[in-house]
Amino acid sequence: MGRRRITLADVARAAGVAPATASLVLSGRGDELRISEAVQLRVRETAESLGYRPNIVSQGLRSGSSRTLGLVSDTVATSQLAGDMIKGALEAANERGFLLFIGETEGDKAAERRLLDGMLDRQVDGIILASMFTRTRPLPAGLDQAPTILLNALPARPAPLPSVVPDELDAGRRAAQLLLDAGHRRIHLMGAGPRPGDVPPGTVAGVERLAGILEVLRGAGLEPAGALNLSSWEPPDGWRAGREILASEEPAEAVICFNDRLAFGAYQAAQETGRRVPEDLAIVSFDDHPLAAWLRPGLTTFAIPHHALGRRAVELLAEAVSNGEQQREASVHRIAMPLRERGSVASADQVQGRAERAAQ
Amino acid sequence: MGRRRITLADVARAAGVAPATASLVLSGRGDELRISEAVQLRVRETAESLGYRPNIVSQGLRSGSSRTLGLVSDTVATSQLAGDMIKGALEAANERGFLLFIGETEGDKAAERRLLDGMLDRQVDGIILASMFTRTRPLPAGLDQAPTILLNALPARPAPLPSVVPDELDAGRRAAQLLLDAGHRRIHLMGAGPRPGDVPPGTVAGVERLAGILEVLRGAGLEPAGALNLSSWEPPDGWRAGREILASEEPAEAVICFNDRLAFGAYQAAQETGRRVPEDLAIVSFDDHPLAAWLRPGLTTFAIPHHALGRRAVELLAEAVSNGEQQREASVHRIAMPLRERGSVASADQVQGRAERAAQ
DNA sequence: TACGCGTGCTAAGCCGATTTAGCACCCCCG
DNA sequence: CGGGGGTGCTAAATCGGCTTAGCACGCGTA
Repeated sequence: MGRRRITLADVARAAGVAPATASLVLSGRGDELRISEAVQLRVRETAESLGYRPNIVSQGLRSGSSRTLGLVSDTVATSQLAGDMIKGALEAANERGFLLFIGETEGDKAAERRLLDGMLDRQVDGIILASMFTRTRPLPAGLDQAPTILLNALPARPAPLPSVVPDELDAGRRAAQLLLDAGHRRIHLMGAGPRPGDVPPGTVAGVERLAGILEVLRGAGLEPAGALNLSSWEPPDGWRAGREILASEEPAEAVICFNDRLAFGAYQAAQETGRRVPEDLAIVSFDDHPLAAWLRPGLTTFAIPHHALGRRAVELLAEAVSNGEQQREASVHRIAMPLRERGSVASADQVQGRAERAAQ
Repeated sequence: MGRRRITLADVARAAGVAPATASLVLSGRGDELRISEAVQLRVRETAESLGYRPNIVSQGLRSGSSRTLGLVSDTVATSQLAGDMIKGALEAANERGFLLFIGETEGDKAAERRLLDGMLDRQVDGIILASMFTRTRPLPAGLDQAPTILLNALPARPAPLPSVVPDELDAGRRAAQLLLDAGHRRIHLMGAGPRPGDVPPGTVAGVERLAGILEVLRGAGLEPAGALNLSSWEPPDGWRAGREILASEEPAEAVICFNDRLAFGAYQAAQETGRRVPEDLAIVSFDDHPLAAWLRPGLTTFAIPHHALGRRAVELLAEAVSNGEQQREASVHRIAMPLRERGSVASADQVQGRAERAAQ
């Protein structure tokens, strides 16, 4: 619409120089190629007054770079949980002068193919394959056309691609340590365990959370006081499991729930059996689901760092692009999961006090 | 990375023809320009076997079109409420072979300028200016470079741009009609009114909802039984207003809340004063906020059609782009707000029954 | 006078596709 | 044998910017 864009040729003509000269001046190579100060000034002023902006498409045709990245997600952009991931990615891209194509596959292979082709046809400088939930995923073909990074996902089979994922192993360690520090020795697991690899199929997070937990418990000379490897991690599952571990002869006093929805069910079970959180039952969990802040008391949980994940993926990818890296490596970048301390774990003092009261 | 892309020249060379020939064949103009069937077949097979895909950037340089749209939102992409808007836009874009640049401004003018320039520099075919909440917004400069459409927003001052917004006027009408149909004659308004324009400043939706409501009430020979023009539409405001209208000599029996958060407060007020919804107090509202489905009984409300809004904006923009429209008009496209009938309004039968019981 | 050299700028090719004018060839007819 | 006309394809320009080889000019020196 409206007026034609001002091109470099327009600027050159108006300034009375050759297009090549204008290009050199405006790309900062004026001194290097001995363009006089007077001409440089004239070109710059002309460009300014005409409102010249270089056509990136054209630059890209020649240089092979488009200052553009493509983000292909399964369903990330639309879901609240991971919307922050997109936001982090957008921010980081913007800071580096990249623009982001975004596409959603809804898990459909053909849609993924179409999006990927569309992005590659538009000469994106890099591709981000994002997932809503941390998972392993197969890699589509054609990724040799542009640097690629996996966001919240790991390659299903070894591939020379970097990945950015939450540091679930570390979160598992810290969850266990948190309960140990609060004075608990008998720690139940809800969702996975008791042995490494005892997790529902297909979950990446579960494996690592469990590994971290077991590492710390064993380091303290402990085993889980109990563990339920549940195939589904929804509130009703948590409720059932909660009833179970609270009804036994030695009712649970501390539990690590493998996600917040399980914890939500555990809260209900505690409430129904007259237990108070955290006095009678300490709960720590993972995800920082929106509901975690709404529970009474607030749920202490390790958050999935969506924003940081998105940001980091773009940072790494942009760097690879800028360095013109041809060779990628299968590195895994783990992003710390921040602890949201709310009220579902009491401090050691409180636990101590309770033990004393119980002893009276 | 990896292998260089196959170009048209590669195909031409492999097929033993000139690039021009290959181009004609592959763009379907082979017959028109009398390329023999044999050559056409050869070119097509060669392209196929080499996996040739045209470089859209290059096509764009020549044709001026990039098959790309830019969506600039204030904070839409990241927020759950309006994530569906993005999703609808992505879907519609994909169906039409467009890819979407997405950017968020966080309400910052400079960021908006940067994003817009970045998109225009990349030769987007069209621009979508999206807003999280329906509002009027000033227009940045430079929109004459590409067809533009406003999504969930209206231009602050008259401009030759189409807009896509929810049909709040119609929803207002239907909300009033819904209560009339249920047998109510004394209808309270919570949030705006009683006279046209009695709304908190800066709200677009309020004006139209109110106009629609008043139109229907007056058509039935009625005025609102009461109306509170509230400057804030949060749950506490709804709670206070609810206490007020339920405490009067003739307590309210039906209320139209100007949004779901107000309605949420009204529920609380009803509960505390021993009123049942919908038997003692019928409530209808707007937005279909996630909490609307969680209330007991479920809140009957008119949903903001985010998905349809996003889809429609892209449809209109893509059409304008395809038709090469130079001239835009200041049309406003109103998208119907679907009624989510839950349980907060009783049918006329039930209301009738209640009246009879009361008369006994 | 002729040559070398530094200075300041430009011509021209390139990226990958599209498009148009027109070339080369053959056939047919007078 | 020459000209008209159709057929089948291609050369070359174009989009907008980048890049490199090299031109023109003036000055100093032998």
